Amino acid sequence: MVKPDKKRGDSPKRELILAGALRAFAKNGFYNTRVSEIAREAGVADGTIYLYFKNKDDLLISLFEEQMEYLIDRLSEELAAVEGGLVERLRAFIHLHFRLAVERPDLAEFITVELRQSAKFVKEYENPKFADYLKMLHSLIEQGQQQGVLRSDLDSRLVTRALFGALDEVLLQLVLAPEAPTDVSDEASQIAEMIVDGLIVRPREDISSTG
Amino acid sequence: MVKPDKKRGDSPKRELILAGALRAFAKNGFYNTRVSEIAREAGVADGTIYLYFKNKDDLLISLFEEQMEYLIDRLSEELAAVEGGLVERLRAFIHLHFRLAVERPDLAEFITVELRQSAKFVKEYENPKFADYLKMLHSLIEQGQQQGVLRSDLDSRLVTRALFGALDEVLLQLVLAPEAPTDVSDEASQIAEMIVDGLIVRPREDISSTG
DNA sequence: AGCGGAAATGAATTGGCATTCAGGTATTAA
DNA sequence: TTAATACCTGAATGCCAATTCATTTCCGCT
Repeated sequence: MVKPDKKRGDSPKRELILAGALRAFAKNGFYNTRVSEIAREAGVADGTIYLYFKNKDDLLISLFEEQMEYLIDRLSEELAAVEGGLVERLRAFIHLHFRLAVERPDLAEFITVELRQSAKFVKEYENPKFADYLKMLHSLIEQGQQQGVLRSDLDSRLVTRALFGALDEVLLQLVLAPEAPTDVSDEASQIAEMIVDGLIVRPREDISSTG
Repeated sequence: MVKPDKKRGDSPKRELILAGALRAFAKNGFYNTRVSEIAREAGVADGTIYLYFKNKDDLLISLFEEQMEYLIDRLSEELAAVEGGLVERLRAFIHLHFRLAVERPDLAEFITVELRQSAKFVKEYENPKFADYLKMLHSLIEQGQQQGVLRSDLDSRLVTRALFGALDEVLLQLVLAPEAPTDVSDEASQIAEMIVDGLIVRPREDISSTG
């Protein structure tokens, strides 16, 4: 019999717990979620959680890593399929980022909210998966600069951070305001426009490459 | 004798407590700060805090509002002194935003970190002061569009959010990474460049207004 | 149908921490 | 000097969950 390694691998119970935690954390955030609430969501007993995770923190970190990994995989997969130059790939990245909010609202909510919360306090834990995510974006920018299609006079790390911040803040709004039935794809296009071409009105209309 | 209204006004003790809370929250965040730790920072007894604030939540909210108010005042004051068109004012806003990180690191840390934490969970409380802050930025964008110096084909609210997100994320980095002795003014200039002119390299060199 | 080990349970334990309050201390008025 | 008032104190209280663990259930095997 193949016993799925209780700690690392994917036993069905473990997955249930992670799924329950995702829902609970998305709804109320880490600090306002009771372990017993996660247990309820997952359909297991409180004690069961401690068979799979060291404690509540460990559960948060495991969940975060698992979800970031999923995200990174999705993103690099879809990005690999994009035809066109670096600017096109950058646009695609932005669109993919927002598509997430539509496809998996829980995940989007968990990531935007929890990343903010833990930004500082789980800082001992280096958050390598999030770093990987940023690296993807950073390498797009850097390649664009090397190929001469993106300006090289701006620091690529700074640009990466700023861009990530812009995407994340807009995503947060999407996620927290279920009221307005926004056209997500349109919003993504606008953000891409803004980032690529800037806000200023140019005097002559010889602006290149707008799509 | 003028007795300073214990609850609303500014008694010296109240100010001590707020200052202590600012330091404590900046260092460890709301959920990881003990009321007794705030009392220690402020040099008062635990119980004293409850003479001035209803509870820990109330303290957080009061502090947040007071600090946002300070920020808004500073910002609109300095912005009023800026000569030049809307683009210049937008640049100035960005520079002011970052100057904060240098002048009052505690405040910057508190705001970036706490705004994120409370993004969702203090949502019952509508956070009017933060809304005011966004309105300042929004009105800059809108005016620029009306005057025809900023593109009108992008939604001004979306642009505002994205811009705020970019600024905030970069500020967070400044605040959380005291290691690198970054030239803050230079970073501000670069972000302004990016936002105003965009990332793309233009074929002809007839790019206008770069400050 | 019964044994053994693994997995799961959830009530009981425990510790941490916000809040309270009975008793101080400073301040002013007479 | 005393009394009244306003302020402050910090140990004691009580609550609220995270975590534990004695017990039960499950399951594959013989």
